[in-house]
Amino acid sequence: MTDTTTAGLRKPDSEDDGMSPIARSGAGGTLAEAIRVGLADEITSGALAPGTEIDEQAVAGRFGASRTPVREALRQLAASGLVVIEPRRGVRVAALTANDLGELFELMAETEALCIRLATYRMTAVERVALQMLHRQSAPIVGRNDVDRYDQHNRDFHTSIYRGSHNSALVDHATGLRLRLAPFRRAQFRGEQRLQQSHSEHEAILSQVLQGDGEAAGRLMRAHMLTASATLAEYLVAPRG
Amino acid sequence: MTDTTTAGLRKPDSEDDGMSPIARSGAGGTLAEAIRVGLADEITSGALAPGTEIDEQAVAGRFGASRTPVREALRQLAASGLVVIEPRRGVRVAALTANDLGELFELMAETEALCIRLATYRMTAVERVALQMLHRQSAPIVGRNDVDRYDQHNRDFHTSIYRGSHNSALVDHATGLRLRLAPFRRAQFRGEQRLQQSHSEHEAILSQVLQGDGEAAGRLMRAHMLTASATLAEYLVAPRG
DNA sequence: ATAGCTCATTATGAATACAATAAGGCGAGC
DNA sequence: GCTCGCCTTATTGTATTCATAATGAGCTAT
Repeated sequence: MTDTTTAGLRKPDSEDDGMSPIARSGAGGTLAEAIRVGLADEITSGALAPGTEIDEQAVAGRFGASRTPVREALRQLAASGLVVIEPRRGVRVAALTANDLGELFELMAETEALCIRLATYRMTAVERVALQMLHRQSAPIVGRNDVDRYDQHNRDFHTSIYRGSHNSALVDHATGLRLRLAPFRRAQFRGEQRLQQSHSEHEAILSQVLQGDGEAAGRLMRAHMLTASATLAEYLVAPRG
Repeated sequence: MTDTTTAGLRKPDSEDDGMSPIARSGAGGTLAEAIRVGLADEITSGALAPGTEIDEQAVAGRFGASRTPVREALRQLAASGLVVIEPRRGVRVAALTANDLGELFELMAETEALCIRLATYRMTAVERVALQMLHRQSAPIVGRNDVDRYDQHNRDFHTSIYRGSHNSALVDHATGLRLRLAPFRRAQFRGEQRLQQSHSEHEAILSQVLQGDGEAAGRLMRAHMLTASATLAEYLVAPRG
């Protein structure tokens, strides 16, 4: 954590070397947006661990900007729940209690259940096929026990289901929840058989989707998410949870 | 809308007359927070109609503050969906399309269904009784056809159910959704028999809760919310929805 | 020696100043 | 007469400066 050069964007005191000043690469085009994305990455990736204090000036220096856009970025991150702001006391990466985590995982499970239920009834034929293919492509990943690749695949799978609900408000809600929980899912597939188990559960869910039973798919999805969270909880005993 | 003195806080160019400088009365204690609350009120109450452009400087003047806290407030409002920010183009009160509204109402309905389902299994005896009493107290309001009072009661009823889920993440989510939809619910109880119908639906939901059938309560709640949104939609034909 | 108070320091909250972009108007050319 | 382009202007984005509150250290008194 001492080496926080990870997201150095504009190097301070260096003339523009022709590279696009990140604002473009960031997102909409504003510095604040770019900083928000950068900080969110650092938090979700674990580079900034939960509970870490965030110094506005330090962040500003790191990103080669002033405090103003940094503050805006931090407020937005607070709104999404990734950081916590105590007025006049500073900002820190959200450190959730075990209870908070449980509540969030429950909401996540119910939300995903809702997504798959709606998706069962609303996905187009193309979407259905795409989801099947996505699932099939993960088989060799499971075989190789490639955790990183499977993690990426898992994200894609669930995201496809969000989209399948054909409700963008729901997609945003589910995506936001996933982002918020990201810092706490680092050990998600650590267990020996977790990849295999996750894959099987996906298969069962997919099966119900193809049979058109959204309720059953929802129940399976809820169980799938709660299983994952329970497995995860085993690795969260030590922290000040 | 020309008379926007509604939320005048610090009158500009008037020496502090001993009154607490609103920062205290606002919320946490910062000006930005107070402005956020003030603007949110104006938006949800309809004083600032959907689609209205918001000028940072004008808001700053109105609240007797500088642009800095106003910008922070606006960013937070954007995060909650009440306003939309187009970089370099300005801020305007969120103007949702009919499709957006439909998606939000669906999410709201499903969220409320989830709340009542969980609440059915988790409310304490005290909470159960309180909810019953709250419902009973609304009977005379319905009798008098007192729309404003019933609106307040309705909020309390639903909020109590959120809390009954005993999941604060879910409470926040549901509350946020309700806030976001508030600007579009102004004509909610305009129909002749709407109060009576709403009351009956509440009664049916409560009945299932007391019988311990969370699933049934959830189905009724979903229908209740969708009925309300459908009724509401009748009044949203004219606007640029 | 310890507890409480005061003062200095530092970081956040807010205001002001500066820069850059987008929009609108005016003029010129086709 | 219409359209395209430049220029002006106003508003947003960013930086800098100022104010204020919280924190910690050091001192004093009990």
